[in-house]
Amino acid sequence: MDASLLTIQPASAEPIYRQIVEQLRRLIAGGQIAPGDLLPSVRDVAGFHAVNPMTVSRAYSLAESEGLLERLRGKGMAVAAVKRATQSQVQRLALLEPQITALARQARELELPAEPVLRRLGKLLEE
Amino acid sequence: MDASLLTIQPASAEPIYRQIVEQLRRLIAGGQIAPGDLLPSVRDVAGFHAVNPMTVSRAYSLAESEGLLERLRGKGMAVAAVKRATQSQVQRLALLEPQITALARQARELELPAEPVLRRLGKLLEE
Amino acid sequence: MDASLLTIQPASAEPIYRQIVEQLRRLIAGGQIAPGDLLPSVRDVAGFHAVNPMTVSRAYSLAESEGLLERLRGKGMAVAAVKRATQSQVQRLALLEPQITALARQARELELPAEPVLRRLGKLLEE
Amino acid sequence: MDASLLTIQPASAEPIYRQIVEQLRRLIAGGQIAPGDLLPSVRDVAGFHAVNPMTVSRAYSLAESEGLLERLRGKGMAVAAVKRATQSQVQRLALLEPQITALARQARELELPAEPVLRRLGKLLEE
DNA sequence: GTGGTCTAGACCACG
DNA sequence: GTGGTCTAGACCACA
Repeated sequence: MDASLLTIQPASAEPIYRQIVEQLRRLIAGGQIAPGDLLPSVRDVAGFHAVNPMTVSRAYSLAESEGLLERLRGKGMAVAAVKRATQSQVQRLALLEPQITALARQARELELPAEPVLRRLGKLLEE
Repeated sequence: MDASLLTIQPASAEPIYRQIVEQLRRLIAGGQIAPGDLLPSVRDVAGFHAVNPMTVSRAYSLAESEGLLERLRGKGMAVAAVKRATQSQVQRLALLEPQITALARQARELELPAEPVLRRLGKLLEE
Repeated sequence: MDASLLTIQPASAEPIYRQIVEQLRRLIAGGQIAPGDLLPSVRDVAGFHAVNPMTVSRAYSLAESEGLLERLRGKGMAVAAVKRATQSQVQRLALLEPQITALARQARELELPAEPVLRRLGKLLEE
Repeated sequence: MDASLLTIQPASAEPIYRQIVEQLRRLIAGGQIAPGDLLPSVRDVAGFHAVNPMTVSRAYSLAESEGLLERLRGKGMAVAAVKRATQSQVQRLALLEPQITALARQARELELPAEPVLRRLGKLLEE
């Protein structure tokens, strides 16, 4: 796996370390990185994205404590083998539930009909 | 207008005062509250949702400094009259663009096909 | 940059947090603090001027939302880089226009001739 | 004296009642309204400037408690006779001292030279 | 170390 | 009645 697989938006309100953890969670759930795959080193990620190494380290540690990653002494961090194989579609959809619910609520506050929202999202999903 | 129009989620990562501002922005853009409408008082909102009055006050002040609201001295806060009429559907959809984009990106990271995501969102939108 | 650059008058009718914001606006426009300069920390300013840290924090937040300052995560607040270079003399004079107009109106209400007012102001400006 | 002699800016940060009191102070000090002159009624001022009568009433009461005005039962408020004759130029200039000082400080924060500030003020004073 | 958020409560300003 | 300001202090998030 390569440092360029991660997307980091320093200007976002979401803290950087959480951007990393959440992306790892989804990349693993979606199977784009598989159990045993070695992650890029803290230094590589920090250098590539111009963020503080401590921030990356913190993200990795958090992911490790969640069981997403495991530390291979002397080699680095890898995707955890146990219990973290690709999940079913239903499970993966469930991970998006909070975001979908929030979007629906906001569309209602805007008095937007369903159709244009679905059309826009559909378009982005097909790219 | 009634304090129950606002929805507050104390457990959310988004700070309460910003939840309020963002909701106001959408309720105004969607036309659910119209220019001149008086908002519920700081104390009412704070009491109803069991948050500190200063938190609500902060949201109102911020919304005022953005031009969403205006202060009627001695009467309270009202939806600003200038240039804040209900917006077109296109404009309102644009306000959702960041959330839609984020959702699409996350679905892609989860390797989810478009169909189940759209179906789930469509279902919530029709409620 | 040092906490002593700011002047705070606790007895003034103008709220402290706004005194700070307005001073920052002028110090930036006048070039006394330049884009990228790190401001003194909230705690430093609060300690130095014996005000509550939240009051200073509020000023900084407001200045940030106006685009005067930007947050460097973990480092503090800095003068915003974008479009905030020192302004021309004409632009800076325009920032004083409301105060000058008010002074002229008050002098006229007092039926004061121009000369003594100008003399007094001139004297203070040359110190 | 006529209600139109007062200038009221509802949008200003300065509270309306104080705008009124301060103007009265200056109009009296400058001799534009003389001891014994009858002021317009609260209702007239409130109607003419579209402000709350209570606000005008409060301003009048405050001015009375300061000795600027006196209440003539059945006739209304009048400029107080005692000790409130037109003041000397030096005394009137002293009333402007705080505003002049503030203006000078702000010009310094803006790094403005004396000349353009004095020129602008002079121009407004001669109108 | 930095700033952010929230609370509880006091007191003021305004109408 | 309305909102505004400030304090004191707790706790969190981030780097």
